[in-house]
Amino acid sequence: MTFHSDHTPPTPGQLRDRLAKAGLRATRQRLTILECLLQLPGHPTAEQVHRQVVAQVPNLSLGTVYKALDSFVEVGLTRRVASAEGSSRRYDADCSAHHHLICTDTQEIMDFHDSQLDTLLQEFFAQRNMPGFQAHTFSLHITGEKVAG
Amino acid sequence: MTFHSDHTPPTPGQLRDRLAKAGLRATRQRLTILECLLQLPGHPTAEQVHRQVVAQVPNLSLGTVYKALDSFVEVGLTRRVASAEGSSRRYDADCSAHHHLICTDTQEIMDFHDSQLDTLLQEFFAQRNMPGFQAHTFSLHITGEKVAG
DNA sequence: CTACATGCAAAGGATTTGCATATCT
DNA sequence: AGATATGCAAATCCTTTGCATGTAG
Repeated sequence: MTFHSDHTPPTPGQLRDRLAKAGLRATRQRLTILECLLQLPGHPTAEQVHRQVVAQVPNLSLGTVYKALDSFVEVGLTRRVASAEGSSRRYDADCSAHHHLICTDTQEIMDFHDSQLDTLLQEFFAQRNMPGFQAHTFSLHITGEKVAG
Repeated sequence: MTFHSDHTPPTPGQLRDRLAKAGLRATRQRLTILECLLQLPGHPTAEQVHRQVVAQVPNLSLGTVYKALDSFVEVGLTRRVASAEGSSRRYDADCSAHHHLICTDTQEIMDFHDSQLDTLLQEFFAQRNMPGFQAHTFSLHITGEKVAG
């Protein structure tokens, strides 16, 4: 069980590769945007990514961040994440199946990986007969509060 | 296990009661908005609720729908629903804990009630030690396709 | 060289806000 | 009567679009 994806910072070359494999041109802007998205905790909005990004490339525009994130989503490098609160879209660089911890106090959304839980769900739905629906992926939204510990 | 909430249409008096119990004034507008929200399938946007509502109260303004939905959410009569796609907020009159079936073909989001699944999750998290987080509600997002059957 | 990405500014859509008026309790 | 909700319009926020210019492949 882990609360976050691993944050081994990818080298510039690895970032370039990920874009190339996805069929996207590796521009300075996209490299920076992808890098920031990977290192930002939680599920940042375009605005939050932009704030991080301008530290490295000062006149990178917010419009470009929107366009880049859209292309990332289109090729499957990034996901749009469901969020009930707040009115901005949120993005997640982690495309592997995972669950979410949603803190009602801080509005934070944290990734949550738990293979035991995955197995439990797979087994449950293998037996559960759901006429009219063929399930294949599960994502659990766990609402609660962060506590000391 | 049920795919939808029951849609027994509440009487005007029941609607009034629900608002009163929630500590909200029962105005004609709110009664209509709540009624429409309950009878609309899926998870409508404020705009969709408004379209339904003006059929009954022609000059009820969209602003009022927003304000009413906000009050409903504040007192727990209604939920804001997480959605990754689209840029409008969606609302759900069903505040009982429930799960969602997301069809990748039609983009539909259907409510899904399953008390066995609820129990399974409660039991799992009662045993699972999650340092730093106090979980209380679970909502499973089940992605898949509608099939004949 | 050529297709595609960027930056900027303007447009568009969704939501919120302010305030005078109307309504519920 | 007094507190609160409504309607309308303006303001604000978030996101998309158009187009001239720059750059990767």
